[in-house]
Amino acid sequence: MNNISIYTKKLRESGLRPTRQRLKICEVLFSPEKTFHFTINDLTKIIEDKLSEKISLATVYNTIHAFKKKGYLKEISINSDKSYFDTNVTEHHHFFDEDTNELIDCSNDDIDSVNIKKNITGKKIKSVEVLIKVASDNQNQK
Amino acid sequence: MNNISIYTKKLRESGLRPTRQRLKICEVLFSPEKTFHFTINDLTKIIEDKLSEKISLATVYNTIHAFKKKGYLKEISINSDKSYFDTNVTEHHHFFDEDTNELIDCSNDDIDSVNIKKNITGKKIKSVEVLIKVASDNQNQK
DNA sequence: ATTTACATTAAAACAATTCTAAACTGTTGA
DNA sequence: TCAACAGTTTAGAATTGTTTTAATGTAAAT
Repeated sequence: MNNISIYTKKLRESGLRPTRQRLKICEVLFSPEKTFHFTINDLTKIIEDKLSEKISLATVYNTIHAFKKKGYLKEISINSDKSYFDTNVTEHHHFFDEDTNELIDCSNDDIDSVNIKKNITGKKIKSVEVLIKVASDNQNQK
Repeated sequence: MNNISIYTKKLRESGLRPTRQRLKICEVLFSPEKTFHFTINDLTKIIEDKLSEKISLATVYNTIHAFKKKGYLKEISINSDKSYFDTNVTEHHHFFDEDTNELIDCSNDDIDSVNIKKNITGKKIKSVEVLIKVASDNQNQK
C-alpha cells in the first residue's frame, strides 16, 4: 500500500474526504520516520512551505481534530497558552523543558509505569498523562 | 497572628502591597478550610459576590500570577481552554472528569507515587504532574 | 453530466489573557 | 500640611488561539 492510499484510508476512517489539502497535512504528519510534537501554527507553516500556497487555518483545525478524535493524534496538556499535539499515539509521557519550551518524549527507561489504585466510581479512565517540568538548576520555577 | 496579617505577609512576600482588593482575594483563597480548584472567572465571580462591587480582571490576574510565582498557588494543566489553579500546593495529582469539567484531587490512596528513573541531563525537575482523564463509560473520548 | 453532500476559504466572532493609559491611593519627607 | 513619587486599580483596547459563518468550490454517487 503506498502512502497516498494509507493517508486516504486514515482520512476516510476519520470521516473526512481525501482532498489535496488534507493529503498534504497527512504527508507532513505521517511520512516522517520519527514521531514529533507540534502546534497548529507550526503545522500550518510547514504545510505552506511544502505547498507553496496558503492553507486555511480552519481546514487545519478540523482535520487535526478529526484525527485526534479517531486517535491518530494525541493532544498534550502543558499549559493554556496553546495546544500541543503528538504524532506518537502510544501510551507515553513527557518532559517539558521550561527553558526552551520544548516537549520531549519520556521513554520506558525514564519512568516506571503509573499505577492507579482507585478510580472515581462510575467513570472510565480515558487517559493517564505524566508531565515532568524541568528547567536548568539556576532557573526560577515558572 | 490573625488572618489579615497572614494575608498581608503573603502579599508582601509575593512582592505586592496589601490593598482592599487583594485582601479580598486572599480571603477567598486562603480562609476556606478545604483547598479548592478554580478558574480566574470563578474567582472573580466569588469575589464580586463577597465584595458587592466589581473587581477588575487585571487585578485578579496579576495577584494570582504573583502568588503562583511565589508558590502560594499551583496551576494545573488540563487543556488549552482555560487555566485552572489549585490552593493545594502540596505534591499531588488529579482526576479530570470530562463529563462535568470537574477537577478532583487524587489522594495517596488513589495512586502510587511516580518514580522517575532518568532525567534530562543538566536539568532539574520542577514538578511532576499526573492527570487522569475520566468520563462515563458510554462517553466518546474527547 | 447532474446533483448532492461535503470542503475550503477569508473573514468575522469568540474567549481567555495581557496590555495600556488615566485616575487613584498611600507613603515619604520637605 | 502637602507635594511628589511609587505602586495600584480600572475600563477598555489589544492580542492570541480557536471556532463559526456563509459564500464558493469540489468529490463522488446517481
